[in-house]
Amino acid sequence: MSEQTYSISELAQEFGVTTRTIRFYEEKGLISPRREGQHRRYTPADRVRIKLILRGKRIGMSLDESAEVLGMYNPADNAGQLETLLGKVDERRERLLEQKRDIDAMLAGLDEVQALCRQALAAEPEQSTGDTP
Amino acid sequence: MSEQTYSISELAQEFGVTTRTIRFYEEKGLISPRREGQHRRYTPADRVRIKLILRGKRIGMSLDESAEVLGMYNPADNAGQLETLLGKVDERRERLLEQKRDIDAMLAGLDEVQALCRQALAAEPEQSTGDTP
DNA sequence: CTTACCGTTTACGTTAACGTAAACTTGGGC
DNA sequence: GCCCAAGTTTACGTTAACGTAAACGGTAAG
Repeated sequence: MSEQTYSISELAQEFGVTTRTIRFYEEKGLISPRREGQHRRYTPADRVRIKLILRGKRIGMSLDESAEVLGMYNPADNAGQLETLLGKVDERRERLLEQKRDIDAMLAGLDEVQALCRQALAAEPEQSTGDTP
Repeated sequence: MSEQTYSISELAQEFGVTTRTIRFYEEKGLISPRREGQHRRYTPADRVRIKLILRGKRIGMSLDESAEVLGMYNPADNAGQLETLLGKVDERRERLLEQKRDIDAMLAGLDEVQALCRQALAAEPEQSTGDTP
């Protein structure tokens, strides 16, 4: 009984996207749900692929890039070229680590801003709330 | 003698973008170099802003978002609403942390792919390189 | 003076990632 | 039988972030 499936609107709701978005990903070849009559039916594996795509989006990946990452999980896609695949994995990892460094740099910047901000608030508590008559 | 400045093509080269890109950022109000005659001249501060914009790009920020972040560093922009600013800083920090979690999840996935990959390579060393005559 | 090069403005073109609208089908409820 | 909700296809529209091309200005070199 491992046959849990989802409708398009169920997944759309769960992930906070429109059905159009999900169909668009299919057009681009990122997912291939089976058809039950005319309707699409999504397996848990399809669901995971969507999750990965959206995760990619949040960190600025294009759909083409997400497609490449999805391909890494697909044994059929890379029959033979395991070396090539390992190379791609390493490249992607490098980019992800670079992004982490960028994020850390940004966070450090925000810390500074915050500190200056608090400092300013402490030095100038001149609210015009009429608290001191 | 703190008057180091840059031409547009110098910065373009340094950052690996086109001059068009830099002018575009100016159109959008993200930078405001002064003019020397008709030519643009960029201060170190301008340079930093560009650096921040490109850093934002690498982690998927839109130019509008980058503009907001740049605004956080600008004391003129937020005269008075320090509270509001602190709120924005917190929001942005949250998003950055979420992105870090996304990246870590992706990295974990890549680790798995890599492990399966090495495993497959070890189990099936059938290269047709004719190494074993 | 002409050529070369760097920079400028203006404007139209392009791509990705959907949004939006129209027209059609289908299974279930009353 | 009729209608509604959910789904489908097809197609045109939209926005962001530049690319690309044309036409022009200044100046340094030959």
